[in-house]
Amino acid sequence: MSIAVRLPDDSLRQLPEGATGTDLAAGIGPRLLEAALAIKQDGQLTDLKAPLRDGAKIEILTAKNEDSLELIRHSTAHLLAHAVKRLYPNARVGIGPTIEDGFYYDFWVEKPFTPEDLPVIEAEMKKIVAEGIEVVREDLDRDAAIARFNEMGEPLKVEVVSGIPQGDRISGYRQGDFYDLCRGPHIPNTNKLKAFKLLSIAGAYWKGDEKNQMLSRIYGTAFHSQRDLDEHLQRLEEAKQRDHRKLGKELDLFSFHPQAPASPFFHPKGTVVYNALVDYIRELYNKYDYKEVITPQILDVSLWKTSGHYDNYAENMYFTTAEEREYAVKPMNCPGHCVLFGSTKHSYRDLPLRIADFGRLHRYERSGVTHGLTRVRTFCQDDAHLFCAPDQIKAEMASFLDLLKEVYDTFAFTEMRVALSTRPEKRLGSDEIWDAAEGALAEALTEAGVPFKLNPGEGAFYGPKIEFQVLDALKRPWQLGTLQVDYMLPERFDLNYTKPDGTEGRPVMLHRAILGSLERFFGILVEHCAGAFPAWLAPVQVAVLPITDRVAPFAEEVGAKLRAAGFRVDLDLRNEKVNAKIREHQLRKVPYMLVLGDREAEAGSVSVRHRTQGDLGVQTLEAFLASFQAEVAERRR
RNA sequence: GCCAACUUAGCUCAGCUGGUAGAGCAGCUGAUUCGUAAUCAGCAGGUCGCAGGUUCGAAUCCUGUAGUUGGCUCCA
Repeated sequence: MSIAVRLPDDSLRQLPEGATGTDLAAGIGPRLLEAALAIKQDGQLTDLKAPLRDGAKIEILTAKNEDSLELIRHSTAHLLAHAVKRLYPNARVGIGPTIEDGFYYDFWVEKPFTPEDLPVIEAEMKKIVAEGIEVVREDLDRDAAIARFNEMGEPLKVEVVSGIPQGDRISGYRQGDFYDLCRGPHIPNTNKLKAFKLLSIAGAYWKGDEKNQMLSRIYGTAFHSQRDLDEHLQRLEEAKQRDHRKLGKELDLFSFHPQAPASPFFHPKGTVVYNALVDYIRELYNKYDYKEVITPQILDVSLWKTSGHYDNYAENMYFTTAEEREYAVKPMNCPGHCVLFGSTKHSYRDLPLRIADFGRLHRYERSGVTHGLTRVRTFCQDDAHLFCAPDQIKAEMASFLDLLKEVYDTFAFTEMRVALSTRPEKRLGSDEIWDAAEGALAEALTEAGVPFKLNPGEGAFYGPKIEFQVLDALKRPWQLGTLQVDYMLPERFDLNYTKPDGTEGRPVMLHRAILGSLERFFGILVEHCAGAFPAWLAPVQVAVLPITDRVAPFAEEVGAKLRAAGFRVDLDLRNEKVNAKIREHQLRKVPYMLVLGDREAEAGSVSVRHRTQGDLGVQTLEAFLASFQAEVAERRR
């Protein structure tokens, strides 16, 4: 008996029955056999050593295939566990999945691992690779697996297997003296693992539940080649160089102090950027017909009880008391806006009413979760609430999309990912209302030609939401914008508007933000542009650098003219060589430097140097002013 | 909040197994007036996060505490 399988080039190959991927690869050629990592049978990933099915379409995976990278990482996770078990026989293994960019493995150990342990473990892993141990699949039925893991003293594995229905078979893999529960597939031999690195250690709750015990997790990554690994490590290094916390300090943008944990102090330079962001959004609010308001910081608890925050959000709120009356510092603007909306009578002609607010918010965050500017305890959002009639949702969504695209384009966030989260199990409102809301959002996205992903059941209980993600210069995703449909707050605050027929209607509220938190956006932007802000945002836009004291008066004149034209100027009159001045302003990423010597003073011209383009030559001050003015006015990237 | 690590001059960092603090840059002073990424010299600057403890003696060891960092849980 023999079987036939079809290769990707559509050719048929006859093999004896029971033949495996290894046999197939060997039959084709020794180099393929050497490179083969796994096979795909009719699109399904399996071990190289799995028996081939008659008539199946077979693809042999090598390092060239995308899918095989995950395979490598998964097998490296096993390799890690194998090494740990050799070095620390008392360690109990948890789970070891692949993640984006690598893998991790959790261990239950008496004493958590330390960074010094990593090189030792890594060396042991390399030893196991050098030993070239075969990786073989050994399936067991559930009860046998429980017995085996009990015998091995692996309670966590027993727990995992116990979750599998009785009678099912579980798959496992053995490499030498190490056996692990695993769905597979895996590479055929440990010697296929050539490039890996252990990166860090962290505590992690068993099954991600903080009520469970804390395990010691080791993170690592693996690639097909040392070159790919090096490249990845270099990307990590690049990310470190761009870290907004590092750049924030170096560029004198902001700082943090123990007196106000997780709450940024923006320095003059950072404040310039921050305000420029707000000014920009404000300008668009005019264009898109929003009304900006300023609302109180501290409001009576009764308001938060009405809004539902008191019951659902209290652990993130700050409270305060005065004259025996209890207040809360606002964590969100929406209840205040509801107060505003409800304070006067509204006609359908008033809708949509777009209320914007840059109010400062305070949210208590648990101490371990804060991070630089991206997760803070006080921030403000480019927040607005659109009060509209139910049939206006779609149009509002469409207009918001335009606004959003305009903004992201300005900041050179060229890639956007959109997700629509729909009704969850537990929700407010009738199915008809949800149908209409979800439909309106989806339609608006479709009509705008915006592709989106559906997250069924992920919506808020008060309405569906859309989340907008951008990719930064290092291709890292960040969620910035959001639009949430809310039926609950108008209900809770009993908001009404008079419809054309004279009856009262309930408005819908759309919560929306473009940049999200300004603090967070600031941090992301710093990393996105590596601290080199576009000219319109740069804290110092032009540095004026006289070469000698003789031209100081001329430099002051140039500086004054630039300032009069509305620019942020650093007039550098220090007794330093031009080279030193240039170097310093270059390191501070100042977009333009004007080098002024006797020649310029004589001719009334300026010698322009751009931070990336270098020496642009001499021009008249007027010419420079005009072109620079245009660059700033257009908010060129 | 949980696990782990870190905290030395304004910044970046040295300081081996405990013997009482050091560099570069920044700052200040002086000299130099020098055309596209660092001019030279001098001076000054720290109760080694904070509070206890061990010790003849602590930046170094122990305990507690604060902040930060990497994760977990949570989240803009």
